[in-house]
Amino acid sequence: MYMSSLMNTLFKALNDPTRRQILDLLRGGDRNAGDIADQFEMSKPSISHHLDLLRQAGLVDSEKQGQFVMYSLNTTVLDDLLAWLLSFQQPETTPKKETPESIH
Amino acid sequence: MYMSSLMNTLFKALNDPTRRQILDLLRGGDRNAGDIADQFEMSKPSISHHLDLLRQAGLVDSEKQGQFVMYSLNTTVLDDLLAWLLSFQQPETTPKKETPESIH
DNA sequence: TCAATATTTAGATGATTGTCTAAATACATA
DNA sequence: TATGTATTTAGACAATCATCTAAATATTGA
Repeated sequence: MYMSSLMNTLFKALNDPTRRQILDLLRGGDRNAGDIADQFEMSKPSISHHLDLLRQAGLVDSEKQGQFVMYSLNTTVLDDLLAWLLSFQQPETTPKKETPESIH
Repeated sequence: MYMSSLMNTLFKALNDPTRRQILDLLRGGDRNAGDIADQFEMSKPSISHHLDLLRQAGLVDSEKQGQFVMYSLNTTVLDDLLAWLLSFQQPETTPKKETPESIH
């Protein structure tokens, strides 16, 4: 059984400290690309690339405002990751659900 | 500001469909390395490498039982990921999210 | 001790990734 | 239109990654 392509893209996007820092930064409010890049000791094209990957994963939205591009956090896709994660918190040792008889 | 090394290792370990499938497989119960490898169309050394990365991330425990090595799921490290994830559900800029106490 | 089995380690290879500089594109305004 | 600013695209490069085969290590049982 395959994992969904969404989870692949999502984990890929999250598997980078700079990209996770960008997400953390955007929690404080929307920012344009230049402002985001200024927070990192990294070239603007590199940050632009990271923003593109985050956008592809659906973790951020981008909207052109004049000559600026505004980026905003979109946490809806994280719900899938959250659901996947929560399913591990209640481990099932058998592939079938617990029946009243199996609980002692 | 650095992201924790734990999160780095954790996201790295989860950023592979085979490794996530191994975790899903182990939810059904402990399995030795050979049994795990048999579930994939991939060489045993490759699976062994994946298991090593999962173990380094703390996502699985391994115990030698005779000539076999038994692997088991360890979801405690996922708590950190869960906390990180949940913090996005309640944006920190607006602490006005409803709490159980605030609902009347 | 010898042979079979289970697993890991070593080393190689092709693919992917993160980063850079230079160039291109888009927009605002004088 | 011309110039400056904001952002992305293109192309290159080194590092990392996933995978493989072959060899090494460890254990069991005859």
